[in-house]
Amino acid sequence: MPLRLFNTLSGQVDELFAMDGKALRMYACGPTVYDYGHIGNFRTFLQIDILRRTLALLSIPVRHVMNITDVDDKIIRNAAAAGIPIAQYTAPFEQAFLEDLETLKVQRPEQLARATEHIPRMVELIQKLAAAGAAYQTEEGSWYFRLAAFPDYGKLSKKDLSGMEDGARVDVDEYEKDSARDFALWKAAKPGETFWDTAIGRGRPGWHIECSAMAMEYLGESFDLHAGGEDLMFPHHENEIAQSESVTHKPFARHWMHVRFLLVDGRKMSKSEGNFFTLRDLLLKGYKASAIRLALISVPYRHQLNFTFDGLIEATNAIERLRTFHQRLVNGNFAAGSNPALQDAAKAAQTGYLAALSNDLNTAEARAPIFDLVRAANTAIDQQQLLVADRDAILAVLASFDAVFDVIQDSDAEPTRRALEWAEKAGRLADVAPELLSRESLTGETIDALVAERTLAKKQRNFARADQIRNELAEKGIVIEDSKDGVRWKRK
RNA sequence: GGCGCGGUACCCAAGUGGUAAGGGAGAGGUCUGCAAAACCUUUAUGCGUCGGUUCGAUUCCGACCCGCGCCUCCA
Repeated sequence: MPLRLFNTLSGQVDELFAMDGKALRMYACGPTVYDYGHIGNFRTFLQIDILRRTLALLSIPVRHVMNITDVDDKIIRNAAAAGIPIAQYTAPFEQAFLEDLETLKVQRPEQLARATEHIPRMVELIQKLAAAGAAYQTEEGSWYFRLAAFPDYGKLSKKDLSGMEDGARVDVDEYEKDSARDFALWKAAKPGETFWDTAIGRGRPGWHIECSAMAMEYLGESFDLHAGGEDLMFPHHENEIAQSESVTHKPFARHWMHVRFLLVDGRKMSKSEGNFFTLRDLLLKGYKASAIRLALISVPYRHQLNFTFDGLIEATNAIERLRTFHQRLVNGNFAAGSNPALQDAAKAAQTGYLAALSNDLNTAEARAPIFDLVRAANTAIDQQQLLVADRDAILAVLASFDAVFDVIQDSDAEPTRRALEWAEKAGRLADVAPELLSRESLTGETIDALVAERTLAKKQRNFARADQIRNELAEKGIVIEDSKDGVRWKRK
């Protein structure tokens, strides 16, 4: 089944395919590692992960490159303030970022590319631009892209800049430029700043040139898909196109995907608004990694997602239902045979699920048939009409659901444990929710012992004691469920 | 001001020219020692407002109201 994906460049939903018939070559703009990643960052990376996984599910091989911006003005400023080299400053944040991806089960791209490891490629590109007359150097040594040299500028973001007057807007850069809209390719080092000594002078790369150089390095002059957050569309991606196509005279990327920003409580997330959350903030508040993942992927990427704590709780509960159902299938005893009605239900779910994902990654629509199947199967189990072959068919559907959503397999304990460890080291223990601490304070063995004691009490019909134990555990976030197949407990 | 997106039940949210998926939450019921889980029933004659096109619009067109984003290297 082909994947249809909205293409910012064409302004419509186009089929996404590998133009050379081999692996689909995609480049996704990664983080600037100057701080811990926030949930807005992760919504973007998560949605790109949905794309990756959907492609895999559709048997479309992918070669995915993501940059790590480990040099920029903020990094230089912060490292200088801390009195350490920039690499020493960025390393922990890069590590934290990769760890956070793991927490959210975002698959690693085939290739990570650090800006600082590709300076020669950027210099080369700037030289080519200069040779083509599209770049110029100012007196203090910075290099700029000459916007006038690229008439197509604005084709991605559909902006018509021709009417814009030079100087109409005061630019943040202090360097003098030919035209206000010209953007930096290379920034000359100011006294005391980190710099690279290169053929085009001493300085550091501009942000945009990094992506052009690295994308071309790993994917070629022309590749299939370029993705990133909506804010990158202009000017970042527009600039990438200008730089790249001015040199190659080929389309840089054919397909462009932009993930919309999330809102928090209806407002754009920002530190000054007080609605700013890193992934780690949420883990310390006691929310599970899987719930955060589901909350951030359930609204399709082209829509604004309003992030709320209610939404997180909703996601938690939805996952719980799926996991309970999954366990029921795995642990239950079913008679041999196959029930045609359920076989059909499983097929319908699979078809509906794939169709929704293939249709511009409609994750919201994709969930529905899965839950339809859950209800049908639960009903059948209650009526003892679910047979072994049905169980297998349904498990297969759940597996393909999890191949993209990845929330049923429970691995929430590890990220939470890691976050608590980090909080201790980082002096953030004060931010840990008390409920989380009490929930984590009980070991599995302790709980097992209490559960066993309760089961015994029940056998002796000492219900007062049994309920007492259940209540005590409940207060600490441990839920006990009796079932035909025995007692099970879980951390809420 | 320019560009763009959205307003669907208590909340989140999909969707189509023919009369509204799914999730969460709530209520009642079945089951249970009691719970939990699961299942059943239930919660929009209604899809921002007002017009228009149409046999028929939530879905197309227009106007208006409201919210949001981008236009400052913030994903």
